[in-house]
Amino acid sequence: MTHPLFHPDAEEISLPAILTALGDETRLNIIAILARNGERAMTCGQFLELGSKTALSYHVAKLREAGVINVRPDGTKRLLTLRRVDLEGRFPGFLDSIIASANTIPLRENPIAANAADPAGETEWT
Amino acid sequence: MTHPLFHPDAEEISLPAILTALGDETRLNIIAILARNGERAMTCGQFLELGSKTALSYHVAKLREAGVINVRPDGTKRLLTLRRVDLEGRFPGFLDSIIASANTIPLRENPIAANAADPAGETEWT
DNA sequence: TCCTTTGTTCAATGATCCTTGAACTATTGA
DNA sequence: TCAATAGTTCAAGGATCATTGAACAAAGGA
Repeated sequence: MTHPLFHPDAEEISLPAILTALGDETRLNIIAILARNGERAMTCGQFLELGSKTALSYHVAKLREAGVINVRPDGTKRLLTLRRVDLEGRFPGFLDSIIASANTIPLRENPIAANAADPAGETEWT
Repeated sequence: MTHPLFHPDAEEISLPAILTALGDETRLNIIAILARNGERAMTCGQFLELGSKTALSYHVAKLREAGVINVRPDGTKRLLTLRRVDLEGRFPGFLDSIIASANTIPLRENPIAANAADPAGETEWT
């Protein structure tokens, strides 16, 4: 690995950058689903209903570079997690209000939300 | 007046639209200053340090169309106010978290913030 | 080793964004 | 009526954005 994936330091996360990153339906769906999934990491492949492989790669990079998510290589996969602590420290209450609001989006605009909710947390992702 | 200024109904305000509207330094400054100004309305002209007349007109329209601010004609002026109640009803906690965070932006990125703060509320706007 | 899985990179395309200056409208006050 | 004030509209420009398909790379399993 010549260079690890870039992540801004917590104190460098900028509000306009975060707002821009989240001002897109696909990316908003990604973080809403990540949030519903609790602390469990998810892979890019679990979001394929939201777009093509290439498009997801693009949007995930946007979220990562803005400081919204952390991306950690794991074999051929990438494990995505929300940067909850960093975001709460920098912009208190912001992420929670976004997530609460995003969860009110109708399911037909949010196709895999039902799967992501998965209260038992025992879904076998393929 | 052939058509009054368009404002989305409160229940039509969309989260991605708001996030996109606020994902711009100029527009974020506008709402931060509006917020610091309390309930008092402000005119476009009071934001001229943030950009040209044309640019301000553009950004104010974006904020209005997204449902972030209300714009009311008053003579040759436009009176701008935050749609606090509508936003709080639709996305609880969101606006407050944005405003609190935006107020931490250094003043050199936020040139007229010192004026807008104006605790006595007695500034003579020219 | 070969194949599969998972995701990235690249170039191309069309769409949208932000800024600018010039011209314009509408309202107010002298 | 005339001029000043406040803001809008328009067309043009360059910049950035989101999507696509093809090619690529890296890791793991058979």
